Amino acid sequence: MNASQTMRHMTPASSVLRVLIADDHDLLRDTLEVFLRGEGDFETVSVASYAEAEKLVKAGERFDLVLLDYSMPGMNALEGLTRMSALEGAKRVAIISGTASREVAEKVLEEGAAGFLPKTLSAKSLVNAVRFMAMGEQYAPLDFLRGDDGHVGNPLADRLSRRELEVLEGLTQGKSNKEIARDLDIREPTVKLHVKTLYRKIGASNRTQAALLAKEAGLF
Amino acid sequence: MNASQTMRHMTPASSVLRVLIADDHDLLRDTLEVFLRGEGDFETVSVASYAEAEKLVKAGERFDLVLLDYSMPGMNALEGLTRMSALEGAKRVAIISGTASREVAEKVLEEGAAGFLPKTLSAKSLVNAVRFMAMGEQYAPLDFLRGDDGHVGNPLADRLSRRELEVLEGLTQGKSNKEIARDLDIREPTVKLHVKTLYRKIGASNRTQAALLAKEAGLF
DNA sequence: CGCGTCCCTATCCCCCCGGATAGGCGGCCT
DNA sequence: AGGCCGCCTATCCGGGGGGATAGGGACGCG
Repeated sequence: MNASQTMRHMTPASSVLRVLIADDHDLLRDTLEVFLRGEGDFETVSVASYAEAEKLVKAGERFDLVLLDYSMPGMNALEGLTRMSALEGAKRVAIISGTASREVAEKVLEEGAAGFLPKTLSAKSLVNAVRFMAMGEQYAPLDFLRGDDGHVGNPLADRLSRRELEVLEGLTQGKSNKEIARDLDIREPTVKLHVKTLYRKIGASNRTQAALLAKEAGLF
Repeated sequence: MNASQTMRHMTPASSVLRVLIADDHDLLRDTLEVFLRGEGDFETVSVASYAEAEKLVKAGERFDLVLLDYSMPGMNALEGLTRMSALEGAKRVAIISGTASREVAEKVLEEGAAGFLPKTLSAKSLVNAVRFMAMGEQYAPLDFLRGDDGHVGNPLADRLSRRELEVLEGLTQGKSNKEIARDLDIREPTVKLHVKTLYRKIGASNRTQAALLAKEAGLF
């Protein structure tokens, strides 16, 4: 079991693509290794946490592509992406996630990452994307970036106006009405109005419920 | 692509185990089918949403085991489990999840489900668990059920007393202090005390932040 | 044009929340 | 025994949150 996590699968050294897979889902790691190995020109190393990944890269290992799970131990959302990107041995870094929303995907690409991979991809698409990124391109599934947040149109976001969404984002960050007002440069009473109306629209009875509902819907 | 989602993999009809896989992660479905097919005595059908799964079962298909993803379209947390369990063709139903916590796993088992599978399982363990459940046993990874919520000891939960944890759970459900007091059968001032102290312990400055921190830590 | 919709601002009022402080009770350890 | 700690209860107070209501400005549409 431990052997499978550190085994290296070699191929003729001419144009081998070295990929580091960091994900706490053993199943996903097993799968990616099996499929990439089957391609013939990939060499893979896999670990189960961000700390292990950083340790390997800092120890001098070099990879053509590093895949980081968005919600793995030590990853801390996008902080891991930023830190890993700053390292020498990790030329290109991509994020893989089973839950993240369109907003997260966009931030990932803005950070200059090699790509964003939702786990809704098929094995075949995923292998293609990995090859694409290892070659130096930037990848993200198009249907994920425009409109439907992975699921069929977000049931919550559709009902809310632009302002209400901005206010809701503040709620999901645990901010007070006053803080939200300052951030959006509007008066506090206005914020309170938006808060109240969005409660009715999404079926929340206080700000904590609103924040949790937004998070569960995959927003922000 | 569509073919792979509905293909049935046959084996000698003597003791074939029919498994329905419902998960919106194409990658996971591909993997499970590949590994189960490799076993030789499994017949699999896979779909990408709860609605499709229910449709198949209602249409008269019969399965020895139904695997439902906890966070797939139409699943609505554990509502899908309850509804699916009530159907004729689904003798045994199990939940598979990449994010759910120990609490969720326990609820799943209490509902009388065939088992709970975190996606942190290796492919090999997962195949064994599926076989185990299809044979009629109830399965859940032991280390997931006692203490460490999948990760190594919860950094937040460790610092909190039993009471504070119970109060925190109330916060993650968007309840008011008064509601929490009623549920725990203690006075409201006591709840306020616990709330205040747990803020200091986990670094929150209001109840919304506390709820979000708890959720992010994988509690409840 | 009139109409509707969205966004902004404002005022009242009451309740809840967050912070401080001060006890009382029981169990555990030395 | 005394001391410590977790748990419970209580009171005070200021600020914030949640509900209702009212009105004005900007925009698109028929």
